[in-house]
Amino acid sequence: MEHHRKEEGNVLAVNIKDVAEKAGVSISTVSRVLNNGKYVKQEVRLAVQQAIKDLNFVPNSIARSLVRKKTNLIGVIASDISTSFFSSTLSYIEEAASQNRYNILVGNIKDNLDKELKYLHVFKEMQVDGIIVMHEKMNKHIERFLQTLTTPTVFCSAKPRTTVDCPSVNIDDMQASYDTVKHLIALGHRRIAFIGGDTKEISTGRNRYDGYLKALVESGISVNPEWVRFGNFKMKDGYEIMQSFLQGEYLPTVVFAVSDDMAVGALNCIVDHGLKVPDDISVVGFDDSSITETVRPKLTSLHQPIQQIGQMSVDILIKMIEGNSPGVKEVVLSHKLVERDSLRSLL
Amino acid sequence: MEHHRKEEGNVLAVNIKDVAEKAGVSISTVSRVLNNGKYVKQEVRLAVQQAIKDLNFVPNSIARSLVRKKTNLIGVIASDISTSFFSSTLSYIEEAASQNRYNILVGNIKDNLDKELKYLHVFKEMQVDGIIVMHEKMNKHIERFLQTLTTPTVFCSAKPRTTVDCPSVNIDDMQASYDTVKHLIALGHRRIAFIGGDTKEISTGRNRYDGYLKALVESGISVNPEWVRFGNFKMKDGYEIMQSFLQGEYLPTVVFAVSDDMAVGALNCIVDHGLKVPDDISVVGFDDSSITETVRPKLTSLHQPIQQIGQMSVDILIKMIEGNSPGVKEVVLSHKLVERDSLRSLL
DNA sequence: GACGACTCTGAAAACGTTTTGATATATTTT
DNA sequence: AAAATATATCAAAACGTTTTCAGAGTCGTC
Repeated sequence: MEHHRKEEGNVLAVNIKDVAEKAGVSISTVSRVLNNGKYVKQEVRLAVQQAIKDLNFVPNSIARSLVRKKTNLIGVIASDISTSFFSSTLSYIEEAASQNRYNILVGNIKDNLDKELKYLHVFKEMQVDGIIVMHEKMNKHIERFLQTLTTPTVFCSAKPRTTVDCPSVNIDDMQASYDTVKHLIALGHRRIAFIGGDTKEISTGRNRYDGYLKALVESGISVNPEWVRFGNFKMKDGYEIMQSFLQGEYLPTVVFAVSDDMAVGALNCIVDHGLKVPDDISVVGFDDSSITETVRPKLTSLHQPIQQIGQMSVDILIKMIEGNSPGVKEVVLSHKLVERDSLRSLL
Repeated sequence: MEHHRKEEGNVLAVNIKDVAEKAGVSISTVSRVLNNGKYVKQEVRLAVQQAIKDLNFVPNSIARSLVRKKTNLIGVIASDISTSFFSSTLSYIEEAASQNRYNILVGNIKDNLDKELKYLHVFKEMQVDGIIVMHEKMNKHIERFLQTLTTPTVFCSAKPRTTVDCPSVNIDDMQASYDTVKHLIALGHRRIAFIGGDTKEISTGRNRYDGYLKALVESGISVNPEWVRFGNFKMKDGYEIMQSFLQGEYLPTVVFAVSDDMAVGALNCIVDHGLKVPDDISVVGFDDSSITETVRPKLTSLHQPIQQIGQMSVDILIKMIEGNSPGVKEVVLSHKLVERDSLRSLL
């Protein structure tokens, strides 16, 4: 009855002390070989490595984090990871993080601000080294939280309120929207319907709408309020809004939606009503996500460089974490229109 | 020059000791109010809570995890989260976990076994309370790792090798495949092409293929090897395989693909070649993921209850973690065919 | 053969919690 | 009013690492 080793349940955890004993050295020495430190005799190093192998020892990174004050964890707030845009972005974020030996904690908030706040709290308690926010809506609580938070935070494909001081990675949404509408006009379109996003709480929604307005006004085309509706970036929204357009007195010649999902909703709605895309009505989307190629006709869409956006967000965040550098305030990446089959020229 | 508080960089971390001092009590007492323990005078409790608020104190869950030996972390291995099936499943897993106060660490391995092994190691080092694996390919290393791992693990929409003893949550893939092919036969189809998945390393691929074979054999239909191809569950695979079918001497009347993505690839290929679905060729998918509704004609597909699968995986895992119960070995959920517009009857 | 400069090692102090005794006071039961 | 119990508190140990410090050995140089 000698051995009362620390076994809890069935799990007998082997720790650095066990390795030290087995190898006949102190735990400091084991720690040194674990971290590839200098000043360990080759012979001793080998012995320790053997002991580690024999005992199947895996260091406890919780303990390590505690003393090092570094968890190598990045918390990510996403609005809805089941969506193609966010799941792609998330996958690029994960890739970049993993290459830098960081791991990812996901908070999928489904537009629920309470859940967002809850996750921000959890991230803080878990001592994550950094946070990436892919969501823009905010309330007082979240704003205050972010203001007092010292954990490095970057906004990815979203912009913080001016009262919150975090770098962000984006495209120039207003310019992108402006450019595509200008292009539509250049193709001879005048009846240009717009399916936007939330303009009050989401800068992305606001800016894309502004770009649309600016392009029309600049070209002397009057804005028909019947042809402007706002949804929540989902396919269903696009479908329903398109339905209302189809019931109007005049039909637009093209519909510009500020997300691919909404554009596809609109496209399907048109097709389901027996009309042809792009012969009867053209459709243009935004994001250039993978859905553009799964639909027929393939969707013309404004390309966001989401791989770059994801990777850049991580790079900046890590620089803030490791470099203590003030870093950039704002990164604006370039966009372009990718032409496929859902847009035709009227000329 | 009195105050040499522990500030590192700019961050001055406030800990339980600071709260204790401010409230004029010991840290044990603070800990008790933190955990809602008994034996704290109401008056003291309020004072402590006030101190917590004043100092904006957030407990360090790393330290807590260390002593409690509980991280409330679940590690998830996913093959590819940018895919609609996995991103949906992941989102249901996240939801269930979050409701039970667990947080999720994602490892997106993109079919890279080295990355999978790396993540399994990381999960172990991070002392996650449990692991969910949504991937089936394995090599010796992973197999050995899982065999010696004491962390509760469940396979979600995947089955472990018999040499690895973990519960799994699935549908009956063979029966599901059998049922749908039988249904096709009942609709008068005889020329039934099959786009399968990996049959050697993936039980899901094997079983769905077996179901196809069994249904044909049982109905006295001979298997035409020209009409059987295997892909990797991606849209592109479905497209390319369909292309080879279209170049054959005879055309099948229906194509059954074992993932929605491959089915959509096939469907698009058919449409791109100027044929009509389902008039010329019918298409049936597998998973009933959201893509079934984004495509025209809408895709008929074998429904997997992925919400249930995700939730059940988490439930079982948590039961293993908290209950120490042996728990179930295997959960088989029910499937059904969801009829949409891509399949027609020949009768 | 003394001095410094490396190399190697281990004891002990941290990191921020929870938990376990121990002790003291209040309340109830006998 | 003594005994038993319940309430309230704190000091100290524990969790598994890294890191600091001090000491011991080895080497080359003057």
